[in-house]
Amino acid sequence: MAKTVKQLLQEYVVGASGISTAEIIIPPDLKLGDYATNVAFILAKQEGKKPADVAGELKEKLLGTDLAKMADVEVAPTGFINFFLKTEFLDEEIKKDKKIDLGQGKKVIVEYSSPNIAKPIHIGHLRSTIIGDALANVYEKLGYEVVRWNFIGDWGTQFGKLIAADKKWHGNFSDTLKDPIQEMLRLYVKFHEELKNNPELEKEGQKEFKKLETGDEENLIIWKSFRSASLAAFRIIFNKLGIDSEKFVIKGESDYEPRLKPLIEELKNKGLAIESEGALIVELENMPPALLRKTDGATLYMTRDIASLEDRIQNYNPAKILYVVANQQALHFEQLFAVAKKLGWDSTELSHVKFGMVLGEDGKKLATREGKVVALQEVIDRITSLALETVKQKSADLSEEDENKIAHAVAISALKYNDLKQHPHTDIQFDWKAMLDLSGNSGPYIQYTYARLANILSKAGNGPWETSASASVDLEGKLIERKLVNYLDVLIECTTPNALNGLALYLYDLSALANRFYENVRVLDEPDTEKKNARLNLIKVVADNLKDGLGLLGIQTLERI
RNA sequence: GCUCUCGUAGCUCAACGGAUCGAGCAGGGCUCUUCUAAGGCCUUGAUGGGGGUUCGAUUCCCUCCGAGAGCACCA
Repeated sequence: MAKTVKQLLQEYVVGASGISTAEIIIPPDLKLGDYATNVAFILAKQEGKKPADVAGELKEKLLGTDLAKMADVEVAPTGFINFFLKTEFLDEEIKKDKKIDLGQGKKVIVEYSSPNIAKPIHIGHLRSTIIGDALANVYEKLGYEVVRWNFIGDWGTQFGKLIAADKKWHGNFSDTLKDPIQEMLRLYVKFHEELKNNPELEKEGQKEFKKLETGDEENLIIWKSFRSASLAAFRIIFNKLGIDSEKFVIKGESDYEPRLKPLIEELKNKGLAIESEGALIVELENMPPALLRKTDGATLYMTRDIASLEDRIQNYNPAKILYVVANQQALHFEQLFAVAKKLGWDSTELSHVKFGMVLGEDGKKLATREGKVVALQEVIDRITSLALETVKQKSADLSEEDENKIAHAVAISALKYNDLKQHPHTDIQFDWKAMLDLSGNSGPYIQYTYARLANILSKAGNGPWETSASASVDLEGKLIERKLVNYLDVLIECTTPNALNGLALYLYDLSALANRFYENVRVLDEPDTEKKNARLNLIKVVADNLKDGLGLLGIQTLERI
């Protein structure tokens, strides 16, 4: 495989400096160069000289190599050595197929979304779904074989509560099935309200779950109906979010029920599981123990997650498993990973991709407001109708069908980008006004840029357009070229902290450059065919790049907006 | 009380230990006979306090102040 510019530069710098840890970095300002190295600082320290002097000597050495063919080298007074890639080299680099094989077909399981049937699906699941899906896309792009794992919470005491509530207040579970998500939500809320006055309800819930666990026929039927109705409802939501639910490997916690007893036996035999205060636990260093079985004999989420991990490792043998789950569960995963280590399951790298809560405009938790839960469906509907108003206002001459199509794409784009542009580990403020502000650093801004570029391209007949090798683009174009070269690095960097804000920012920067480009440089009216074609080709690359990047974030591009 | 995540502009967010701490929104001022003004240009404005390590600290270490999350029978 062809080496990237960065890798080549690194080899030259390592060769000239003798420092194997030499790094190539991207300067903060394009004016400083396309790439830079700070290796002079390391050398200066070793030799007791000034960084700028060492950098000067290093530059001479570097110019004695083939590096001079691909870049101009300059030393900054600060001691950085900057590389300005030559235009033809930039051209070559941006035309390279960006699909690289970093993953080499290694398997990665990305667990995300993971709604819970017995608990309301709320806005927190949205973050997991958006982040997880985009992360899975990026890994796939980088050559990994990705398994999209949706671990449905369909078992546990919560379900007993739901059944108890249904029996108590609906009497006939088919009422619930008419609008499963809404009705289950209502039951959940009502159950917890009533619980305050009537603590006996807790026991009823436990009793119903126990019955379910031991195979009570009535409860089993209710459970099965709720489960399949919920899954169908989830599919509709995924569809609205532009997520292909066919790609999911859907597993429920219930699937592991038969596996729990033998697993517990195994843990006991290995001396890992011990009795404590009537419960069965695994003791861990520097953290509270992991609970496998309650005093009443029922298993827990931890037990089922261990069983699921065993399944994933045995049947998929993945190089990595990413759990895209909220911050609140950090301890759970630390415990899970510690248990896995004790079991000797160390062939797979486990990581918890944490994300913060969704807060309301007041900076307070949005998930529950006055005991009521913000349903995901409502969020999607509200943002779509707000987007429709904007579309009608901004683009008057559209058919109703196009208006709806664009409004939907813009709404989902605003929603997803608003989340992904931010580093996942912090809480996210859910500000309707800011999200629907379609200007500035937003998904719709990037979609707008794409649509403008696509419009120019379609008027020019969609190319390709012939240019000679000497045809150079303008200064504005040069800035864009330098940006484009970084795409691959940006994608790779998304996988080290498992965060996508770098990609989002890249797409925004590229869009801003593109907007300035067609603001300052006319394309279609350019009389010089050479120049015109060079500009068209550049625009084509940018448009393709935006489409590709937005696609990874799960955002649709539109030819007209 | 212990553990974890944080504290950057009026607000929401960026910044592998690197260059003059970047954006968007809000505020002020320009810009549509010209490929979509959901655009472009100019402008005001910030690292919670105190130590330390380093050639260099928003980033690493210590401490104080402040916010959030978690801490065995929920998931």
